[in-house]
Amino acid sequence: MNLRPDQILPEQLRSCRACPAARGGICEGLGEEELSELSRIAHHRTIPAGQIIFSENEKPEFFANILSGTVRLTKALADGRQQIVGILFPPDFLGRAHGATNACFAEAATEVELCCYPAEAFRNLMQRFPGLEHRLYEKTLDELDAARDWMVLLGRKTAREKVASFLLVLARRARKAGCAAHGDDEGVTFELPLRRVDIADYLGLTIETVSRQITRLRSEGLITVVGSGCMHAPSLVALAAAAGQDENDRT
Amino acid sequence: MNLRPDQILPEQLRSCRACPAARGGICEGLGEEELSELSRIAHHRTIPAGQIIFSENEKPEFFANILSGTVRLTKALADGRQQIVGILFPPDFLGRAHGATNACFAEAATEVELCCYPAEAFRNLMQRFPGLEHRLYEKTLDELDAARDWMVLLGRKTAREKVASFLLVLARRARKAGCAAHGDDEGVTFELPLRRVDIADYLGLTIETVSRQITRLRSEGLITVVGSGCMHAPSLVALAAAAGQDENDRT
DNA sequence: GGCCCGCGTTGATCCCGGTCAAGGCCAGCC
DNA sequence: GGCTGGCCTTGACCGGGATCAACGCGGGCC
Repeated sequence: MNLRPDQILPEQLRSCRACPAARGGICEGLGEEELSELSRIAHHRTIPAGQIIFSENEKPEFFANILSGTVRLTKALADGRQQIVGILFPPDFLGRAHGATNACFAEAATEVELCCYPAEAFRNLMQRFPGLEHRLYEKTLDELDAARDWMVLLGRKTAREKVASFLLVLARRARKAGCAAHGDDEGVTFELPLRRVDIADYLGLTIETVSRQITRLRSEGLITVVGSGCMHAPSLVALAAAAGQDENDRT
Repeated sequence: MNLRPDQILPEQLRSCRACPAARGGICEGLGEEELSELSRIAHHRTIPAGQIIFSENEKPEFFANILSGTVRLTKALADGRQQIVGILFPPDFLGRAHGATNACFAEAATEVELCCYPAEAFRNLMQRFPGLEHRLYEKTLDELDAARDWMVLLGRKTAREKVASFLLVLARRARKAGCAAHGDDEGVTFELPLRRVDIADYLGLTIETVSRQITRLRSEGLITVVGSGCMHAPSLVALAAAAGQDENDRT
């Protein structure tokens, strides 16, 4: 663990019902008893960008809901080659709720705010409350789907399709968060929470290729750069076409 | 569904305790009541090689334990490019236990024997028996780990490393099944349950490249071809080195 | 201001793996 | 036997993305 003591904040005060993780997170749909027991063992933590949250093959000390920020899950080969195997946003759950060790590294891609549960106590609660384990199971199935979609991207898509797919994921996320009507195909503005290195490690490319493909998509009018770390996609349909997706694919 | 009526066998007679899925499968560790309820809704099916077991975006009709044979899970892009996103062996569980639709295609890579549970009835049992859902959750976490390991392979490994990694997985499986002492690094003989096309789709390569790399590994003495669809690896350590794995990686 | 450093872009070149094509091997069938 | 079709292998060539290198830009720091 790489957390300094001053990053551990006192017991949270605001209600769990008002928490960002209550919509779509594991706390959603829990009863009063489950929720109060959970909140009793929870504490908040803020982790600066770039810091390791936990390491592979390490015994997990805690699990957490992500309240804000972006977490990258990575795996590495012996010689240093690296692959990002998952990106987590609020209200995703962080950690492997069963098993002796963590399966990968978790790093803060931006500054991250967590709602942490000590591992031991959390597992006890899971045993007592099947509803809690059920929620986690559902989230894990979604993660598995996402991982398998990404396998298609890594194994079969071209560099241009990979970059377009990645931007599309961010754009769709931003559109959903913006909760407008968006019946037709209007544009979306979204943040880039990852630097070029991370995008490359996520897509199985080099930073140079990522840069070139972004330039290319820009010259094709599929995206425009609004500012540092911010982009605009005029048409998600056009972007999806460039991403090589079949039409019913909501990745 | 592509199953002809004559493939549906009458209620199984042999005991669940003697079933191949009882070791490592979801039935392991269940109580008498759970097991008898499960067996009451179960029926066996045999599916010929090459046949589709279920399709993507389809409402699941049943879930199943794999009793024998090999199942491939695939996803495809609109233009026909294909990626195998998972390989299932006995005693793996087949199907997405929650959610409205299947996430990918499931096809019999060899002849496959299944122990099937009607979807509706199985979900009811899951709700009543948290222990059952717990087992499924653990298996899903393992699948997620495997998928993420494969993401590293697809995104960051060379063709030679990919093929060596694939053979290594098969060799380790065979060694574990052979349950010898295997303290040191003796050789392993194993079956190839997939044809070149499937291996290529699993590794994100073409059949030509797969063929060339197998020839290369053979000329390097890392494997020898025993017969049609059967190979021998004299040293798993050497094979693991060619696969580019770090030493504590048990993929 | 001047300097440095991290990050991103762009250009030139190389090479791994894809593509296209031919041929071998074997089982099944007439 | 001869033919066919599926599967695999091998060869020749090509191109997409990696590699190596230079440069631009902006922020932090003195």
